[in-house]
Amino acid sequence: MVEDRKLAVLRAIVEDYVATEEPVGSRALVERHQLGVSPATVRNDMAALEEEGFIHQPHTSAGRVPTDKGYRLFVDRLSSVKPMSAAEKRAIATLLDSAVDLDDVVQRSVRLLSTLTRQVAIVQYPTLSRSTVRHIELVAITPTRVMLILILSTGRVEQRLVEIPAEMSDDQLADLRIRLNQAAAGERIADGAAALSRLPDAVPPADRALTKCLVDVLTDSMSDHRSDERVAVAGAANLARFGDNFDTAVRPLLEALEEHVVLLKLIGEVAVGDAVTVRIGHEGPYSQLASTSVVATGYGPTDQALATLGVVGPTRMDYPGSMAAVRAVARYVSRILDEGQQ
Amino acid sequence: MVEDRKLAVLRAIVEDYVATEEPVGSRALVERHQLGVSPATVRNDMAALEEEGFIHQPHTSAGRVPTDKGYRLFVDRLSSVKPMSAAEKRAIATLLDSAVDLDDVVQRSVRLLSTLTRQVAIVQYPTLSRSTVRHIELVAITPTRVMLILILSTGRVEQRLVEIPAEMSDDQLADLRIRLNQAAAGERIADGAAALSRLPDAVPPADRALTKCLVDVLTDSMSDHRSDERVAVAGAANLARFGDNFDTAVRPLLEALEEHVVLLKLIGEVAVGDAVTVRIGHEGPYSQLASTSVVATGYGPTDQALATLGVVGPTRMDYPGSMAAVRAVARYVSRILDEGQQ
DNA sequence: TCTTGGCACTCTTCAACCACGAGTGCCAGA
DNA sequence: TCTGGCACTCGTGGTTGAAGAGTGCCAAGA
Repeated sequence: MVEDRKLAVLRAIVEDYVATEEPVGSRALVERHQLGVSPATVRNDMAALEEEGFIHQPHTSAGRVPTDKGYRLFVDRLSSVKPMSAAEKRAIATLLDSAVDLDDVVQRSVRLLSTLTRQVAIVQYPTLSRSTVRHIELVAITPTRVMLILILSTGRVEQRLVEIPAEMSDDQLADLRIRLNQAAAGERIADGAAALSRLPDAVPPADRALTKCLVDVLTDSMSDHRSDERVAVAGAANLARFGDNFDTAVRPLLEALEEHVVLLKLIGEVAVGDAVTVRIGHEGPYSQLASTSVVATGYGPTDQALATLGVVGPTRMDYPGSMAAVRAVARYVSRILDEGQQ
Repeated sequence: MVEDRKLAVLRAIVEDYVATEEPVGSRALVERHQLGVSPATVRNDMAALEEEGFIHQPHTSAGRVPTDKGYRLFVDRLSSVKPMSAAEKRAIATLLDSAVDLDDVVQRSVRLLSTLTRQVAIVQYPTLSRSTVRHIELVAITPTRVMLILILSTGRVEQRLVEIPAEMSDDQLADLRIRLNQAAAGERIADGAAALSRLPDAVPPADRALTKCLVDVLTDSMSDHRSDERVAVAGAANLARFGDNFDTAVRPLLEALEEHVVLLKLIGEVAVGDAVTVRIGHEGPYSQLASTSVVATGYGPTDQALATLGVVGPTRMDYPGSMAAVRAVARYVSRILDEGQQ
């Protein structure tokens, strides 16, 4: 009974604080929520909640503000993921379905996510590691210059311009193209790279130098983690709504947004599987981001989370709404990747 | 004489204000610069400069602040582009030379520019319009799915996955590849697209539907202005140094950074040729960006400016330094594009 | 004619102060 | 266990006054 009401009070505090950005007092609380008790009773509950560390008082004569621990309880036990409206679902579907390629999917997703949640959205490009090699293409640009194109199962395309030591005939090129594809096509990135690196030994000695030159670049671009580290970011303008504490909250986040590696760690360690997960305030390792929360999830074709996406915002954020948006976008993107993989 | 000193005073005001961010008074001015006259004299000059609209007084008992007109005079007549140090030049060269592809060049440039100037940097991806078609590649992914790859002279690669209405043999594919390249390779984008659109009439009727399907996607991706509108942005964290007036200066700029189309107009209309140009404050069409300046230039292979790059910052910025950095980066990127085009 | 020192004046900034009100904690009574 | 009442705390907002920065102007000097 009493326990239940205390939780109801906590939920009401979180909801009101998220909506108003102001410490919420006992009177305002009973006025806005049907708690069925008097402010004095609520005050007693508040005192208990404060004792337990779920809420906190900025100063004696102010209302209460949820602590990180309070938000944690709220997301874990007091809220459910808000279902998206049919209109929103349709909007997501039509916007993402009209993407022309993988980059476009990622770009659209990140913009979509930021407008849906009105937060900063982050989408990691699908990683190479689990994807397979679909095709390797060689195009002679000049007799001593070859464009290498690596097409992956996720739809990702890597290109490199290679300077080769000697001229190469079209026949040589075609022959090499076949060899490369026989070795690597269909393989996972890592296996493909291994197979390719054995290739120079299997070609006629005359072609060996050339082959080696191209294979080196290929394996390099396959093992290159640069592309693992790519992320798209959108909605930085929403930081403007952070309101106060520019220095303590906005600046560190703006700096983090520039450092894609940091961002990746940030959303990567939050989202482990394909469930939407939340990291609140100081729960993360970055002390400078103590007043921000992360809502993230893995996404990818069925049963393999290729990458993560999510939003970053003030601890005072609409968790149910953000979680719903993140989940919905992740599902749609996963479905698109699924289709592309058939 | 007197005119000269007045200009010296203006220059001193601009320099001090840029350095300190505070209205500069007559005493501080004579202390920090060797003007050889007394504060009273400087005051007279200031009064004249204010009369002419070059400086302005926030309130009676404050120092002077340059107006946009004052900055304009400063960049046009009172400053020269600071030469880059040898170390900086080396840093630019080594960083950009180690880029692996066009995207990488752009990414590196924009980061470099933002760290050099400590401003928000913007680099437009080279536009398609002036570039020529280098090669068109077709790759069968499944019997009814073809990956179309369009390689341009700038090193840009566009890819599209196409669903075709009927199965296609390898021979058909090879044949079509040759036809496509005969029609478009070496042509400018626009001419190539025109030639391609005539192609379906020239193939055997049996192949016509298929050809049309692929040609449509190709011409679409060639005329698609999406890729013209791509820009890379970096250094948003530098906005933190804007200091005061978050709402009037930082927020509109943050919003503009999200709208790539706006950004492109912003730097596009500043930079007309390959000279570094400056737009100061309200000189531009965006009233919301009245307190920001843009330093931009065109870049590209010799004699053809393909795209623009530049920095955006507060009107109170280090113009000589920014102009030097913009010019230096533009030159290096142009050189790299030049080499890639041989 | 230009420059300079002096002086009165204006206006912002900062700190101190005070009244107000929001919100609390606690207690006695239902 | 809940509730109304009451004293208490403390931040907020407005006012006031002193300090300081900077100016404009004027008369005298070069």
